[in-house]
Amino acid sequence: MLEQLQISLKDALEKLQLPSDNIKIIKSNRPDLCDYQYDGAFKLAKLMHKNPLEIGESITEELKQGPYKEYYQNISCIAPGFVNLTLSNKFIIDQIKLMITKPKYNITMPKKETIVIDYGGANVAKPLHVGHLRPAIVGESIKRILKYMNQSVISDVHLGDYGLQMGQVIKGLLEQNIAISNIDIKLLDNLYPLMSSRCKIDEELKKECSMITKELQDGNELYQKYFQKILEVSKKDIKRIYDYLNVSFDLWNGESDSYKYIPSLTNELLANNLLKESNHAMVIDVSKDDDKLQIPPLIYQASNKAYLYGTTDLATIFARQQNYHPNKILYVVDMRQNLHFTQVFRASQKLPSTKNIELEFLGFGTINGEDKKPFKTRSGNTPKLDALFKEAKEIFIKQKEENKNLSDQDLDKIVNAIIKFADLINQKEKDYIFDLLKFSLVNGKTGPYILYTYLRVKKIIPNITQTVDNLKENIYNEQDRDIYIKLLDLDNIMQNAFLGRSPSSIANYLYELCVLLNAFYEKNHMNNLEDKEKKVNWSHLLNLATNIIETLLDLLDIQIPSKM
RNA sequence: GUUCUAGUAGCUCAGUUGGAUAGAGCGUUGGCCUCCGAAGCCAAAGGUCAUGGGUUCAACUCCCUUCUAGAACACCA
Repeated sequence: MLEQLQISLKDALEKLQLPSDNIKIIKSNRPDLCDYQYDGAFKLAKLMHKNPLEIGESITEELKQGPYKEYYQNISCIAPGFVNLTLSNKFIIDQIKLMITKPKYNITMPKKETIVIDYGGANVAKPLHVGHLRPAIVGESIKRILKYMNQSVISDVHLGDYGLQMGQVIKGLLEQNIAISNIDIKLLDNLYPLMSSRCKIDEELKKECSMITKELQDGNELYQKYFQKILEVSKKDIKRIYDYLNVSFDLWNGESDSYKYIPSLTNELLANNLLKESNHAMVIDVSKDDDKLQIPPLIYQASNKAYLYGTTDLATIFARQQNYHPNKILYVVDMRQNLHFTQVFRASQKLPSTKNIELEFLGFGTINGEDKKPFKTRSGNTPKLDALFKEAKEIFIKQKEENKNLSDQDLDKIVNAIIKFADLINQKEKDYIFDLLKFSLVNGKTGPYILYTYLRVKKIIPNITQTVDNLKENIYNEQDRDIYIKLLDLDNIMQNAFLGRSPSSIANYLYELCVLLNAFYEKNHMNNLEDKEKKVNWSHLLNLATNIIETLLDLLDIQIPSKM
């Protein structure tokens, strides 16, 4: 839609013999004056050594007489040189017709690419807690946005399954003489924190665990048996949580799956003279001359010959190249891993077979408590996800008497909406404060508010009996006009969400659209509408708006309950 | 210590390549149900955009100072 406005402006600029490349039209920040604005007159004025008001006025005049004049109801230039554009009813309704009839609301689709997206990243043998919420929610949403925008997407959970924690847990199991068949999730949940804290104070124990990890990697049969069982038990639990969140993956690979690629990766590294020894470890130098901060080398093989996470991450890129030939690989991971991925990415770019893959680090912020430190329960523990879901459900039920009658299915969808919307409304890069009470409210920028609005509006849409050809070029008041203008902005929002890998722009748009729909609901009545033309127009308008809400909620991986 | 990120209303946050009067939500105050869901809507109050300088016709936005907070900084992931 913006493109058409740009074309109209380009035409005017060309006729005035002014430079007409890179035309920027933005949504007005003075909605009382106009829908869109063009601020280029200032730069043109400087370039041409003229008065900006003069330039602005000549553009305005040209637009008013040009071939695209019917796009606009009003074009004006206001001192010191802003060009204000107000869309005509005809243009608005024409665009709306296209949104209704063309696939995917006539959104412009980018070039198709093969993209691997790596998110989730749960660690095997470590209990899932609130910290695992973001990579799952943000990653799933970005995946859905990419798919919607026509990309060929492969999602991989990339489990952390071959690191030191495996050695620690196996050591603990051996110490306590636990039979492989007796390993269950409860045991693992308790064992990992115990071993981890013991290793922090006991150097000898840590060394031992590290050796077990190394031998596991080398194929020690007993350790492999333990590993397989731990993987099985842990995966089952991780899957259960992801199922509840409706998060799914094409690949359930882990660090261990990259292991078989290490020999050929090593060969390529050696052939290109990229590996060197440093303090008995094998490292890849990734520093650059203009680094402000010294970037340490990527440790490829530790001095005890064990492979570390940099190795498996590099081997995973290598493996993905061989199996899927991706154009891009996206990593939805904790912001704090920034340096690590800088090292891995640089190493990958030195490698002939992977250097052409574009690697994107999509770091997300921490979920904090009210004290702005990583979220903990009152007793000081990191809360488990099961408990969190249960709490959200209870808080929501308490808000209204009738909520007790909601089905479990609907309640689970609402819990998902509460948690996901609260997360996704924030920019993924930033930390946010976890406050279930606030997230569960039905007013404000919350999931329940969106769901409520949707269900409320959905009920007043009459059956649509007339096609879009019967839409009149008529806009009736401020409320329906506001909604039309908001809907026309969808394309722009989707481009931002896609290019910026930014679910938050969709979440914010959803909220703004819902506010407008509630205002419409309040001031207009769909029942007993005398004016038949108005009824047709509004039916289509509300139908389009609710369809868009459905689509966008799906992109945020939020499902709609049957009632609430 | 070095590097990076952040500091906007009482609280939580938008403000994406510099544009007009810095916007929302929560909270506070006051209004609106004999018509489709009041879990809603409308309105008001609330700001030295951390600080001091600079660049520009124009700075919350770009550059530099200082202060404050958080994060990362070679064998854990």
